[in-house]
Amino acid sequence: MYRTHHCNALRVANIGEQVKLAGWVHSRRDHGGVIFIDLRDREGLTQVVFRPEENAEVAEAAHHLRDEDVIQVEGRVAPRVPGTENPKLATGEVELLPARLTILNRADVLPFPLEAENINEDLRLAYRYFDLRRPQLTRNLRIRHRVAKATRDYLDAQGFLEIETPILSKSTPEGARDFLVPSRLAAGKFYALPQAPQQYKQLLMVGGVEKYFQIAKCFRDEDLRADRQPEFTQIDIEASFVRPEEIYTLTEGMLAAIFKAARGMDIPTPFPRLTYREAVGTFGSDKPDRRFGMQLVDFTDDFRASGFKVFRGVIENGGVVKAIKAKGFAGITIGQVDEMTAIAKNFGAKGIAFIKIENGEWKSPIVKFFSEAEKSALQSRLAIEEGDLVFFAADKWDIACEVLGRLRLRVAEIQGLTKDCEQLDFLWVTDFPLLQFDATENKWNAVHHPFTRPHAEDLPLLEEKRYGQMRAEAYDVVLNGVEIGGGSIRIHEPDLQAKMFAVLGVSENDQQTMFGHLLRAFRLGAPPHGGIALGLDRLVMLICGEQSIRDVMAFPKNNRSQDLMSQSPSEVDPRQLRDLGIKIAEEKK
RNA sequence: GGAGUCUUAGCUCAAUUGGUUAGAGCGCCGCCCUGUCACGGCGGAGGUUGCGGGUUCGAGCCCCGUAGACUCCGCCA
Repeated sequence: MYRTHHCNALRVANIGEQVKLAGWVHSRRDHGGVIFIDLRDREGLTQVVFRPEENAEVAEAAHHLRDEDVIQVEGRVAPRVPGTENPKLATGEVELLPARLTILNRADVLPFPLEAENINEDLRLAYRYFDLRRPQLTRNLRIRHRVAKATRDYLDAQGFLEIETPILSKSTPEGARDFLVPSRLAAGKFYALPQAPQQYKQLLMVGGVEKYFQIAKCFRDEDLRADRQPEFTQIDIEASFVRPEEIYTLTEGMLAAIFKAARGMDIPTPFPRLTYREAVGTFGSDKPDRRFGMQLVDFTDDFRASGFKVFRGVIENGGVVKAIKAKGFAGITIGQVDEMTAIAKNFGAKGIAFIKIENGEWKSPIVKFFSEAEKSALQSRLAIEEGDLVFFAADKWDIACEVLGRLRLRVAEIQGLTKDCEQLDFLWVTDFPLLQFDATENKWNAVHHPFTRPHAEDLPLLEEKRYGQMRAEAYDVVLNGVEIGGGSIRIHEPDLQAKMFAVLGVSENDQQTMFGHLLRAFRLGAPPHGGIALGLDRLVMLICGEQSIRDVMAFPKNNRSQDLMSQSPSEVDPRQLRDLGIKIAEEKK
């Protein structure tokens, strides 16, 4: 037996006991005579004291210990010398006086200090197995485990079955780019890794499973972000004979169980709800961060007959005039104005208008065009005060909203409005648009996915080809401005599904080739069904207070989808390629 | 595909306007040190300033190119 206790176990009550500990040399303080070692395992630290007068041989060996050596010590638990107790350690009142020291393994010079912050991430990723020893990452993995366990326990109690679906599956044209896996037995053909178990879980509903869940790995071959990895994990849920209300209640209960288990917190349920129109119109985002105000206020009616031609012209062309008030932001720097203008242009606006309120005066090149009525509308509805700054966007509704929504987030970031904010703001965003027109592809795309059910009352719009006005029975759950999950009620009728495919530009022939199994399944008695998928990585990231999902994954990949530790992806043996019937094309020069 | 920021010792960073031999802390090596917990003291090693080119009497610093990292846009049903 390597150890009788872990390194966070010994207390005053253990004084006098003979114990064995094993772990890593966390730090050493060598006084020439007496030597102190903090011994670490995943549970904590225990001070080990080597004294030459007690055991000269062991003390001599201890002189040669280095950080991160793996050792085993056996000896007596003793009280610390009065006055030298360490209140920072749970084990700080006692220490171990070893009679034996066994070096289980030596550590080389370390690639980076475990204690330090701000280590280059590529270095950390290259030595991930080492980086994982940092208490913060150990804690994150532990929280992740608790989240997964709470999820399983909760869904099990609700009667859901955990069912695995294939990783080798079929490529489909919709959605993200697939990772492809070549087939050896069917040379020239490919499997695809699942972007989500979407079709399988719907087919499980056709199979009469009724309540399914899976903590599922998903794969998407797209460019990465701090909160996106090529492979990630979803809490995937589907149920039959459900309405959105039942999905909301289930999800709220699950998140409550998760936060209770992982953080010991009670979160208030049910969550507030906003429609997509309300969320975008008020916060400029379909995943609004409501922990601070700065809401979008609509002044379209106030400027409909304005003497300011820019605003009036936009409104006459069906656009809107909206504004946000950035409290106390009149001291904006030239550089910040440039940045705000760049944001506005990046999201489709021609520019940005703003008013600074300084020394009781409204400072802006456009304010001279405003009537007294217009000024008073602004004054009262924005509650403008000295030192404030007002941003305007005059454009089509969606552009005006998005521009102000982005400025709102940037201003909040600059002003540190959510820094050290402990608040957890959950909400549902409902009634998403079903379809969105893509001008570059010149076709309609599904906002959620092609299996999403249109609102029953919007079905006539399908026949009228007024696709842009159709609402979906789709919903997202948002926490602090981050989309942590989304789902929908699905189409279960073959005819409606075929119609949707047609609108999305999937030909009759392609429908049969790519989705024939689904359409056939729907002809054999498919129950009404729907579900939701939550991004486990993002959820754990928020629970852990991390800025990147890489910090809550054991072995994440970098921005270019490479594993810097194992150096994957890598070239393969030509024989492997020959077996697969694959030739690498000459690189284009 | 695009934009921005960054790249100097093992790690984190500094280096005035382009100017002497590129520094500091931590780590590493050696010596000393018997109650520390960020132990302390003395000494030492460690650098092609990412790479390539250019401007200049002179480049870590300016210019061009290139590679890489991160953040964002596009993309992510």
